[in-house]
Amino acid sequence: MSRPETGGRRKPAKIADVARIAEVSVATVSRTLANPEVVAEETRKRVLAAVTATGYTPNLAGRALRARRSMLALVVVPDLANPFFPEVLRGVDETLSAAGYGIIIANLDNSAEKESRYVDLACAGQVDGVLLLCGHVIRGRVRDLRASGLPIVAACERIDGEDIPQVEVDNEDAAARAVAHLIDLGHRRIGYIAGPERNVLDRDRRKGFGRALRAARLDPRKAPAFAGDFTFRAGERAARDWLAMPDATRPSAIFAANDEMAIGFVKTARAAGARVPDDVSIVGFDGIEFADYCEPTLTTIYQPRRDIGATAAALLIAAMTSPKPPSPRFERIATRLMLRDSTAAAPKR
Amino acid sequence: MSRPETGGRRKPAKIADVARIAEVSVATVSRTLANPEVVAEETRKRVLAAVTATGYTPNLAGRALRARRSMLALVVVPDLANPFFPEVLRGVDETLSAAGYGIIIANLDNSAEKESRYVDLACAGQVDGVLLLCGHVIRGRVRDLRASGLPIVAACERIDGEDIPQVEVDNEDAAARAVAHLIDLGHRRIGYIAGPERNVLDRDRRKGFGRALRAARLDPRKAPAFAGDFTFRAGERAARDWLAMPDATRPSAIFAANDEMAIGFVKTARAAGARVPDDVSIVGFDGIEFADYCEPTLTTIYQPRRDIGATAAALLIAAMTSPKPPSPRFERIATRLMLRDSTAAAPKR
DNA sequence: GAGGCCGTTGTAATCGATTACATTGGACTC
DNA sequence: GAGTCCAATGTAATCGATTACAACGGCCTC
Repeated sequence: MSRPETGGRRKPAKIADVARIAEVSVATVSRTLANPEVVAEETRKRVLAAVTATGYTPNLAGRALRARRSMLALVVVPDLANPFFPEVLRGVDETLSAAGYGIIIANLDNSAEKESRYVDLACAGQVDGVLLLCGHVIRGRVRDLRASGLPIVAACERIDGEDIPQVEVDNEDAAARAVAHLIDLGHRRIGYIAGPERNVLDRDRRKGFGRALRAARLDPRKAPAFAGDFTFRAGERAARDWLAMPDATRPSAIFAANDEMAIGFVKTARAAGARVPDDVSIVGFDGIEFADYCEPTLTTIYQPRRDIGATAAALLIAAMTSPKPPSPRFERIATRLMLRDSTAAAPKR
Repeated sequence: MSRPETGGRRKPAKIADVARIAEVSVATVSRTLANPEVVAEETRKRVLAAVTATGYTPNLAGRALRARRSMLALVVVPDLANPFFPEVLRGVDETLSAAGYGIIIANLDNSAEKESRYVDLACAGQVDGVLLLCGHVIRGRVRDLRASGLPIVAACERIDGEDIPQVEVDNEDAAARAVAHLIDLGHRRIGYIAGPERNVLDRDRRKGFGRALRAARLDPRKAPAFAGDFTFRAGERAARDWLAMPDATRPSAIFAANDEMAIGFVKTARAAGARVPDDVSIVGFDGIEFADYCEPTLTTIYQPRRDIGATAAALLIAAMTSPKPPSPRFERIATRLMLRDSTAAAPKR
């Protein structure tokens, strides 16, 4: 083991260096690495020895330029700090990296400027495909991602009106099951803590909420809705509004469009003396890990986030690999209602 | 706006296309984009018009090859699903992307094979720098990251014996403050829930734990330690062990090496009838968001994770930008003890 | 022994951008 | 009017790999 010279950056060996040392042409070196079977045994040994001697690694920029593929995928996340995504990313990572792809993470953070930059990046041919977890096709100021012809797959948040492969759970149906559970427990006055306005997840879950109510001959229009945005804080605000309601109209059960809001609600409601689930039952959505560690543990719809990521990645690989048709294919992932301690029979009135 | 032809991938325009349309040479196009001031007003207008007309974006592989820099950084995370990291990544992302860098995320997930692949990726000149959040210099089977001469910065987990810039909090000191807080409350029998063995964070926090005990003339060797690994489950196991201890030796306070274990401990202890903080006080470490939403809210050491990420990214940018010296520079980020409801005066015996 | 085949290797074009150097032509100076 | 300078632009080398095509030589066959 020879120590690298100290100070200054060491120039990495290139294919020509290897070729010189092995006393062959660059073509032979390249072949030895890509198609070992076509070079003679003896030559192969010489080349491999030279490779180890020089510590040669093919320069990916050169390869990407020539081969017209970078083996990188762009994964667009609306907000990395949201505990929902890391587990999805894990599934994505597992699948993509098993297939030899690297991942560039695009964290939008609600910045149109970043969004535009990532569109440029994608259109610059630096990535072989784009995985959207953000509910819309990212838009650039000048460039258009769709027009680039890059393979695109969407997951987590459905994108309406685009014919791209998508992976999602049946949010409407899952929400309906959650609410039906509350109805089965005898609750008749059920409130909804909403996601951000115009968010597709909110729309679907709200629809499921309404559907379940109607199925029980309850009027969704009379059901109280609390504005929200998927954050703990929103749940806390909803709880304050809930506490301020007169007893006659205050819901005995709440369906929150995600777990964090449900947990925020519980915290503030309990702090004000309300008992959960005795005074109010609550169901969340997502099944984040913490939902099993809050007090009381949270009944929720579990989404297999890792599977979602893995499935989406598989679709993307298919799209990047197959030569032609990005035939839009939809994958549905099943959810599960996890019964825990935040729901109980409606109090007798 | 002309619609892209449907079906088949559209070939992106290249610099030669722009040059042809603008009736100039490729050099002029390149200059117009990189140094607009050196081309004549009139020419510049023609070129820019041609750029918009063709929707031209420079191919990054070509640029990276020629310019010998990819404007990408590799960020190595031990485990994306750990809620500690996303917020760090956010800080990293903000700073790096403001400087025009993209981020490739390397999620190690405890796989030596992945680790080796990422070393290869880095050594292949595909990235301009490496940010390690994983406590060790990643090792390849063949390639050596240190020998590549790439700028490297470490954060979150100190890496001993390597002269690279690092960003960290004073874990020992913070732990000592946490434990001193328990001692101030009158606790004399204090337990420690540990991190993974040989983990540098565990070592430092354990040292701080011992230091605070000794400062109060207590013997650290007599303090019960519970094995752990930073997960909820580990906290639950510790609680079961704690519950099984005889009253005479059972600690009245616990310092957990991170918040998740503290929360897991509380869950299981309470489920068995123990009251927190009346029967047992507990302090965590990290200050993850959940720590303020569990029951009771958790007293903990808050680490400004976003700052850590941003600072590390800034050091990396400095290293990638400056031509020569990767002079090892250490940055210390201050922590804060957040007093909440999981700690109270020791019960009278 | 000439021709053909095939396994092995080399030569050189190519991917798309950047940039050192060369060239052009107009303005200005003496 | 010749010479100088400079702004503007073009020509072509270059980054490092892949790969089509060509070349070479040995062996087999008829």
